[in-house]
Amino acid sequence: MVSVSPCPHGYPGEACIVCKVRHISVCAALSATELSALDELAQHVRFSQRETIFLQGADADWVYNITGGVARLYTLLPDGRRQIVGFALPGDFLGLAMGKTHPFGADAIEQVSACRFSRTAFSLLIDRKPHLLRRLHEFATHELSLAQDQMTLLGRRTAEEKVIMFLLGMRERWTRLGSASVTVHLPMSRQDMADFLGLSLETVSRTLNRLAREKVIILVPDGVRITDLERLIRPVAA
Amino acid sequence: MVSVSPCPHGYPGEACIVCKVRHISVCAALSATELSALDELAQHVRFSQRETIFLQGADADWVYNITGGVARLYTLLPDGRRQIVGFALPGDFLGLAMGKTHPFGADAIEQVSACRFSRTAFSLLIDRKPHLLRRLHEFATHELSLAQDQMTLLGRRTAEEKVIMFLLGMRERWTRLGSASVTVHLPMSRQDMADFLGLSLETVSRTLNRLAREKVIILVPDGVRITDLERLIRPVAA
DNA sequence: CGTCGCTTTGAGGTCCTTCAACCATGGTGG
DNA sequence: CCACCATGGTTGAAGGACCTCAAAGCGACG
Repeated sequence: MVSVSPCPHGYPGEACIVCKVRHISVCAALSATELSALDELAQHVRFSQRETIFLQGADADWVYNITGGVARLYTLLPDGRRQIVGFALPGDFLGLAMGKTHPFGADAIEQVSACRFSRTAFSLLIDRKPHLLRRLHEFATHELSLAQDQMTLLGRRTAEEKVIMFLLGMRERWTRLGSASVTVHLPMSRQDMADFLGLSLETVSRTLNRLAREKVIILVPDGVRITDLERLIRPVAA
Repeated sequence: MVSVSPCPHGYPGEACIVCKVRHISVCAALSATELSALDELAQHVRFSQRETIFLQGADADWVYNITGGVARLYTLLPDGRRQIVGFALPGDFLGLAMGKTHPFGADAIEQVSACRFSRTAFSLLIDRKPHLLRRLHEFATHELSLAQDQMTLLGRRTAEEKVIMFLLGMRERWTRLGSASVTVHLPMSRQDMADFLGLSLETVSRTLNRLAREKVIILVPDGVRITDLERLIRPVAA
């Protein structure tokens, strides 16, 4: 069950100030005084593993700032086919479109912490803070650019290229979050990767194991270690 | 060669007012007085068939408002594989990200008319007009939503579903532009459709001809006539 | 220690691609 | 005027990359 607390850190009115993802999230657009105003609107919530954050098509009562954990964002076809349109990491914002309903569903892969705001209240805040809107727009165009890259991957890359680019993409995202390491944290299942890459889970598994057999990576629980970055990059090199 | 004229309609300072796509483009956010200010910044340009509008990775000196014709937006892989990330129709805006370089290339399929603005000047205008930024943001999130739909199509749809959804999608876009008709205008080549749908041109051709043989559509020059909308929708129905 | 969820691995099949030839159209110049 | 060629579209045959179906392996957990 989702747990809600208005003041997660125990410092009333200062939660945003001490937030670990503040400078990489949309909130970075705000000054210290604006932040404490934002605190008034914020609710800190947690979702346990596999819990639904919101369903595709549901009313978008809240918008979310992910502060911890990884969520999957996906669309479902009526016959059950699924496309994961993205993985949300700490710092990511859910609800960029500020629309009445969610165009995709989201659920927690690991335990997820998030800061949530009433959509209507946040929308009003945006109208008063153009620099926040500009920041939101930057996030949206960044997402659009990623989506277009993913379209190229889905439409024109081979299975091996897809898997490799996924590994490199996740590596880069974790690196930018400061948790640089040779081990790439991958909390999602093979099925999740497959639904992100437009493959079957068996093809993902086979490809990862082939790369491991060729000593380019090592499979570890919840991730991979990249042992030969050169050879990993080669098949997808610019 | 691209032809430039500051005043395409012959009414100095009023080009925007009489613009046919004004109320559907980003400009709809502006008042009449703001529009005449925009005229100062605007240059009307034309691109002939097959002409490049800008290259992937090139400096984004200009942003564009498409006023007529159809352009293809695409990314290229080093080995020549191409993914068309979208078709730009009248009313569409190119340069939403306002970034220093274009993340994708664009060229004219038919003769294209466009209104262009210096990126830096337009960026400054945005800073002074929050409602224009909001409009830009709406365009960006709409594009993002389309891109995510396209990811689902590319990753999880069959060839037949891809082609049908393409036809229905183009039909809807033309309808929204007011040129409703049973004939869907498709100025792009089979290769363009294939690179948009993640298929080979032969598969696109075969699928279209099978639909024609089954009397669901009729192939006409530069488009199709939909003769049995019910049966066309059935395979992709929600 | 048995069960459950996820992953791995194998065998066989299929949807789509590739390669290739042919066809339609339209512009060009002898 | 029409052979000629260029461009884009259609159609066929064969092959392959990936999928589906199936079974077995492997922790984790009660």
